[in-house]
Amino acid sequence: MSESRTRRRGKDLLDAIYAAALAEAAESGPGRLTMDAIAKRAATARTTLYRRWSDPMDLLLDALAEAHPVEQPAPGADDLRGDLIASLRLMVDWGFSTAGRAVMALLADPARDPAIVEALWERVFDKRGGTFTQTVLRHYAANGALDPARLTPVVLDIGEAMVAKRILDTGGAPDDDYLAAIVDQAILPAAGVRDA
Amino acid sequence: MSESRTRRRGKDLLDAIYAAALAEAAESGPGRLTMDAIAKRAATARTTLYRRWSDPMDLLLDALAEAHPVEQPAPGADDLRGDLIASLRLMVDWGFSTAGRAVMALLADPARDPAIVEALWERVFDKRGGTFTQTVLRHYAANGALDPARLTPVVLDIGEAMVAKRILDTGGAPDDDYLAAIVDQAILPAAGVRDA
DNA sequence: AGTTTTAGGTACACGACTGTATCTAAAGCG
DNA sequence: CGCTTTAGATACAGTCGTGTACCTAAAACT
Repeated sequence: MSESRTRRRGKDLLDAIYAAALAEAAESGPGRLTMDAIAKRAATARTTLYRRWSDPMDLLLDALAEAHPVEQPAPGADDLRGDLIASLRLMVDWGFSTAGRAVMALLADPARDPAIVEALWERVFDKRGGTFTQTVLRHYAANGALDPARLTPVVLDIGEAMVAKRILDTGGAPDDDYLAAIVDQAILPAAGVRDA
Repeated sequence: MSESRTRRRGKDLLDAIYAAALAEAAESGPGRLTMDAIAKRAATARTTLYRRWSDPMDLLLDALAEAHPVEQPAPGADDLRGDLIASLRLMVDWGFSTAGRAVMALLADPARDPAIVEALWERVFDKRGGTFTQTVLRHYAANGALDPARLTPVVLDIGEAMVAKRILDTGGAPDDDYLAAIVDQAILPAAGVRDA
């Protein structure tokens, strides 16, 4: 490892380790996550990892807790459709970030521990005011532009579900046309907005 | 292994191996899939596996190709809503079968090979006449009960997306109430059916 | 400066999985 | 029945990850 002159410590070191853990999880999935690979990627000794964490999953959860939180959609003046598309775009961007891909790999792991999944939701999503389109839809319902009775859990989740499935199917990020189609053809009709 | 009196051969043996591969993939995910575990579960020698397949993924793909095909929704007389719910129920049942969980684990694997995913779609889904709700919606559109113009790719995929996300979120099978909510609150409005 | 903390590095024994070689005997054929 | 095919079993060397022990020296504090 050639022991360069400086030796990282504290936050610098932690950040490097967390970044390595997220990258490994995002690339390999939780099934192939190893202390060894994280240590190599972070250019530190395995010993250093074992001093703080007992296994790769333990480490990964800490890394996710420290990761940048998901950006909040900021509903604008009077553009429900545009704000919905923008909130889905936020979701797509997050989903393709290192942390996002690590989370999705975790959620889809057949060997996942329910307790871990729950902890994850608390740390990553519950900090924010709900999910992506949910924030926007609630905003316009509060303004009277939407019927609050239509905003059931199912309706609030349509956008997220469609984007997640699309990513699962194609493996790539949906473009704006597709996001607009989701909004126009699925979310708005379900929310009771009459279209042309 | 105690070498019981009889020795399996041909189809019997293959079936046992395929079942073991699917079970392993469904439980552990593709990342943790090993020749060793498959051989142990099928109660055969690793040697036997290496005679036919070069690695666990190769074996798994053959196993999926041989797996029972997904059941077809059979749209009935005149019950669009009921048929949609039934088709989603079919999807849920399939998703919790061994083969279904193996496929989902494959699709969600961050290290997945796009070529493998494509081969999978051809083998598992393209044999059938489209996806679950799609079959039903097309049937009623052909009968004039639905406007064919509303049946865009997005609309045809709403049910599948909602069910997939629900399974991902909760890890459990949605009950009929939830499936009905998906149909009433998401699919039917998007398909242009006026509700009460 | 001296002292404490802790990262970097080496080494080791252990287990899991790999891929191949080799032998045996059961299954299925004529 | 004799012959061919092939499943079952064992063995082995090699690789990779684990978890621990141990030493060293850099970083940070007094």
